[in-house]
Amino acid sequence: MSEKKIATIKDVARLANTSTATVSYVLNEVPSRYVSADLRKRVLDAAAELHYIRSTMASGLKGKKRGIIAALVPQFTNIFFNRFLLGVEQVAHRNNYIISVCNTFDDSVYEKQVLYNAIGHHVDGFILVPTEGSYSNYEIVRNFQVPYVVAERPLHQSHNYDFVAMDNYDAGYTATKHLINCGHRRIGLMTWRTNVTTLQGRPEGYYAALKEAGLEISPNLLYAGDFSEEAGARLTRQMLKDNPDITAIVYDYHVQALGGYKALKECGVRIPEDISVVIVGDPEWEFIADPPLTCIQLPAFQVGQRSAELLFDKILATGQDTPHTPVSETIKGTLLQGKSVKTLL
Amino acid sequence: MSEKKIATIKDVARLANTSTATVSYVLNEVPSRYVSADLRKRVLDAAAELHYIRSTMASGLKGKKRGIIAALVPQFTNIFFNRFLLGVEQVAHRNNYIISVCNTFDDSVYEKQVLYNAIGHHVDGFILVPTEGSYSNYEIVRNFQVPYVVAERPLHQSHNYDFVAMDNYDAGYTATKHLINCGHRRIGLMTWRTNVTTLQGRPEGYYAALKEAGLEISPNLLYAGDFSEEAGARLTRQMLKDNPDITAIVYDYHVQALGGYKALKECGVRIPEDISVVIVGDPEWEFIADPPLTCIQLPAFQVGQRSAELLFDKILATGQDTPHTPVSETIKGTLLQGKSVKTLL
DNA sequence: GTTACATAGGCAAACGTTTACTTAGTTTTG
DNA sequence: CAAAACTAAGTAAACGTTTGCCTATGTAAC
Repeated sequence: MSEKKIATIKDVARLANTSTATVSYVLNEVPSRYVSADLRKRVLDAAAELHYIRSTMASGLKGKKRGIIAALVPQFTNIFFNRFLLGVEQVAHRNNYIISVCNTFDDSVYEKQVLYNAIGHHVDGFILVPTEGSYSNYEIVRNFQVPYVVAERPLHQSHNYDFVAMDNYDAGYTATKHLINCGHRRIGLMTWRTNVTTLQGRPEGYYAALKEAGLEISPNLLYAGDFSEEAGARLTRQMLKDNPDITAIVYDYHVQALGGYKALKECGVRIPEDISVVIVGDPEWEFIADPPLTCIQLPAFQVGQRSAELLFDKILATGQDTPHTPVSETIKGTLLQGKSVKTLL
Repeated sequence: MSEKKIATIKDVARLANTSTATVSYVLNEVPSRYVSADLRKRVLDAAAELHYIRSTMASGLKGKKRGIIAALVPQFTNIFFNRFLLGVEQVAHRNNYIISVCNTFDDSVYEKQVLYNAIGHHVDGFILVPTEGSYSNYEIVRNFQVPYVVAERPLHQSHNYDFVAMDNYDAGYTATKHLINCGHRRIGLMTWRTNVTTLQGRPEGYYAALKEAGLEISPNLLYAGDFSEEAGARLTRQMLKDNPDITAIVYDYHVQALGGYKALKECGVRIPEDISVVIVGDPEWEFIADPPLTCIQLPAFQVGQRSAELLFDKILATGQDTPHTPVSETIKGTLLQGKSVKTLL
């Protein structure tokens, strides 16, 4: 009930009967500052008694680190970015940082607001998953020399930044290759029509696997549409109609696969007897589906972790001694076998 | 490349050839301050030219609002809290606030760290989803009079706080009632053995529905276990063995339902012909399951929204004019019909 | 018995804003 | 026409920390 105010360093100094300087030195454990055991104890006791908590914003004003990084992701209900953020959070926490999670909704106007807001908060660094138009938004981040790492989607206007992403090419390749290894020859692909360039790695991997196996690469087998269940269902029906001879489908996105799976069942197509299915992604329901889906597990958590690690390397690099050449890393996914692929003789 | 520093109000004042006071007044659009059109323009131009961004931490030092709230949730990979956070974010953004999302991992030690950290950042308010032992952790929040709203799980040591949660009792009741309406008489329940008191509303709702229908309430029909797929599977087998006569099962948690669904299929039980199933929760895969699950859609987004609205009511209530009696709200879920329930004659 | 260093701790100036005061000139009012 | 009221803008004191600089001992070295 008492109108208690949060204790300041002055209150602690007063109670410990010393100066704020000493309190600051004691609490920051500055080794070069001599403080007698007695006084140190008085300070510590006073701080404990008053429940003193350093004001990060006051100390931030003096050029100290703020202990906060911002992560901008396009959709935080997407399980992929969820796991990604979990990876970021783990590393942040290990460094005693908190993380401000911002959803950009894949909208660069919204993103810009969020970015300015965060800059105003003097965050120590950014983990950025770009959206279209991000490059110009990032100008302030570059100008103010706030450390940042770009994740998952590259900026095509520049190559001068650290980048971590999952290996989309490998994911597309592995999914397709698995079907080929199981004897499939006519394999359809359903993908998302997007401008996000890394994601184009998925169809590229598909092509590469086909080519390597000497299979015909037909544009008829490629279906691209919206990032929606509806598109997945509609295009699946279309694909079946256009290509009565296909034996397998690769779904590049779980959302489309969801619609596709339903459409296949509705058409009376049996999985995997009539059509085998592999999806890129591990949406959590891959094994509840009937039959359980063979899928490519994506390294979302690891991408988050690695991005954060790189960011902290930069944040904690005190001087700008080493000019730091930008790194670009990709992390591969893993094939998880379900029961949606039939082995052909 | 230039070692550009972020512009301060002084830089703007210098460029506009005026004082920092005027800049501050102009930029804050203080109506009581007279500024000539000419000077105002000079200030605005200077600010734009220098890409001035107000330092939230410096202005925060002067007792201004920080524009940041913290949301502490136990698990942010849980789809429920995801949607919940989306609701919080929506309201926060509408108020021009950013949100710091912190995962407590249902660990009160971790939670305490996060809480102290956030207090040090002088966040303007908290959305708190408690974990066990939270009450004492919240002491600093109470002491420092930082506004907060508790969501989803109540604190049983006090009643003096704002609280928003989904209606677990209603969810349990509605799920069970639906089965009863479809003619089921022997209905099993699988739930999570937890100390989170609100969650006990789910089994209570189940009991209430049975009682209302004059059905036998047998402890044999109640199976409680871990929050895991494995427990869901194991206990489902046990339930079937113990009660050969049951015709339906209510799963209180989607994670257990996942294991349960698999176990049912492995045992050769047909859904819904042999056993009908309703789950509490809408985990995103409810309709990919085979057959699609009848479920209770949880109002996660709305709970997040409402919590944030209450929080902003408190944050924005300038004076402490009205002493504010604590509110406690619950929001009901909705029945979503799948094909996992058979209507008995 | 100076000089030098190690130990111990206080003073006060930043950091970037906000805002209560102050100063002045220009209208309006009685 | 003097007093009041409005318009316009600058000064400087906070806010809570950090840290360079200073002072004052005690003790070891020359």
